[in-house]
Amino acid sequence: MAKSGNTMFAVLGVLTKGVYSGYDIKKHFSGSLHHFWSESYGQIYPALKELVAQGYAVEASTPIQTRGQKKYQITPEGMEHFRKWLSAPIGALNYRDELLLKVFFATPQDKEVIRGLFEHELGELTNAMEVYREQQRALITQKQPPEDLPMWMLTLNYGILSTEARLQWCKESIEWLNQQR
Amino acid sequence: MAKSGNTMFAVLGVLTKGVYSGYDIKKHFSGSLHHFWSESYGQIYPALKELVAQGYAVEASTPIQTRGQKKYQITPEGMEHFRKWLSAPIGALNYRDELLLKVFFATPQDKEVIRGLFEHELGELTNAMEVYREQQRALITQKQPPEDLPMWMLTLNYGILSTEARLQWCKESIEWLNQQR
DNA sequence: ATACCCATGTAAAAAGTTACATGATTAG
DNA sequence: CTAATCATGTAACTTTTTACATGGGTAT
Repeated sequence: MAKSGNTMFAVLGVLTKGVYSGYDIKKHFSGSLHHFWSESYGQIYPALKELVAQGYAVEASTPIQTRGQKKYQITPEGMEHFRKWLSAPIGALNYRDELLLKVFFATPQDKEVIRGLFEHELGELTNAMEVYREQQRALITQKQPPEDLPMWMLTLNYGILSTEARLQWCKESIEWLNQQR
Repeated sequence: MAKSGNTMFAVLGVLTKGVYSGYDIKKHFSGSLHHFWSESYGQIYPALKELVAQGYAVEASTPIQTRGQKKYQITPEGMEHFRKWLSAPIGALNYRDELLLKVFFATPQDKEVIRGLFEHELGELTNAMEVYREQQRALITQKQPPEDLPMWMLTLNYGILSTEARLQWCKESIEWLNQQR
């Protein structure tokens, strides 16, 4: 039952930024974190329970609880635990890419099908780029920039660079497929 | 997100390329496929069993079985099943990137730690690039290029483009962190 | 003979998603 | 009043990894 992977740290990480409920935390994973990390309620609530059990977080008694909300606050022990994780080397990236898998297994006779997949991906990536650009605008035009902004910018830069690379790959691949006909 | 059930198709995909044993298939996932897909024995052997049960593969009786090897061969039904999957739209990519997660949660006081992570990543990516370059050389200098080569080249191109993008991001980020001191 | 790969397979644990149950509060 | 949304939580399920058990073949 004790979660030992990154989920606990991902949740704890959100708590380093403020006092939040499970529901709030989920919104983080559906928002700015969405492009490189996500967790479901089925992970978040047990993780919070476990964090409290291990003394890394406590239920915060805010004066006015809206609805049945339970807010959680990180403890000094939790902060230490988190910063230890932060400086630890990262594990191997377990990357699974369905599009790559299909392209790899495709034969020349599947060209049209693959071209269709590329076209679709092109659309998705274009949408993603718009989201990134908007997030970038939102970050830059902030009156009171928070001290963490530079780090957010770094992750945003990655989103943009990696998406551009994949976009370029799709275009080049479509180009190549068109020349084959 | 989109539950894959992709394991069966990944294994079936390998069988579209030839007659292989579970052990052989594992080697595929540790080799050329490694950069975008992998499966463990704990997935492969049950998947083969299931593929046979559903009539998508059969145990091939090769004249000489080396050791206790069992070779599997795709059936026409399996081929059809596979090609149907190939043309189906891909599910949402469930991407989890521990480095991004750490960068996102880092504060300005963690800069040195983050720089260390970037430096390490830089090394990993440089190694990865060498592997890609070597694979590229191996593919190009083939006397008898197989008909699937163009598709392999496409996946290889992606490896190179995406790794270059991440490499660039690491360098830019380190650069930026150095300027902050 | 003894080590060391080759090779198959499974059990158990861990990680993660999905679907549902429950109830409070707010907007129209 | 009613529908939508906010919010917590869990049970069941699927997916995936890890560790182990087993035994044949090969080279020294």
